[in-house]
Amino acid sequence: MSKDQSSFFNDVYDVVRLIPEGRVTSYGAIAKYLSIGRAARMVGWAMNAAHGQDPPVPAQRVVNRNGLLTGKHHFESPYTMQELLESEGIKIENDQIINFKNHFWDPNTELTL
DNA sequence: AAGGTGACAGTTT
DNA sequence: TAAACTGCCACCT
Repeated sequence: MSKDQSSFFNDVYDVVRLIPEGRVTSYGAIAKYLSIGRAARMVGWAMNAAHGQDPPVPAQRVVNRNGLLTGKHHFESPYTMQELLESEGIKIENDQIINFKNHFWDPNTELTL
């Protein structure tokens, strides 16, 4: 990944960076916001390249629809994601966000419409 | 150029 | 009820 100016990746990063601190969202919500419909997989794929991005992308705030930290393994350390979220006031147990729905932040609802 | 991949989601068996 | 399958779309080899 050298010169990925792909609007898609950049767009995903932009949305993720808009996630307020202490909030989390799902891949599907981002996908829908990007008009890619159910291609939530692509969001995850985009996050795969989110490492080393500047400004940094709070990928820890992006989890699957179950509130499960599926991508924790992609961080520097499997515990990094959880620690970051806990640092923002989000409680996590067994890699799952507690009261996920309460912390859920939907770009379609919070940003647009 | 074609096929395979991927940090998901929704539907059906 | 839980488990399995398919659909999704862009990126990579």
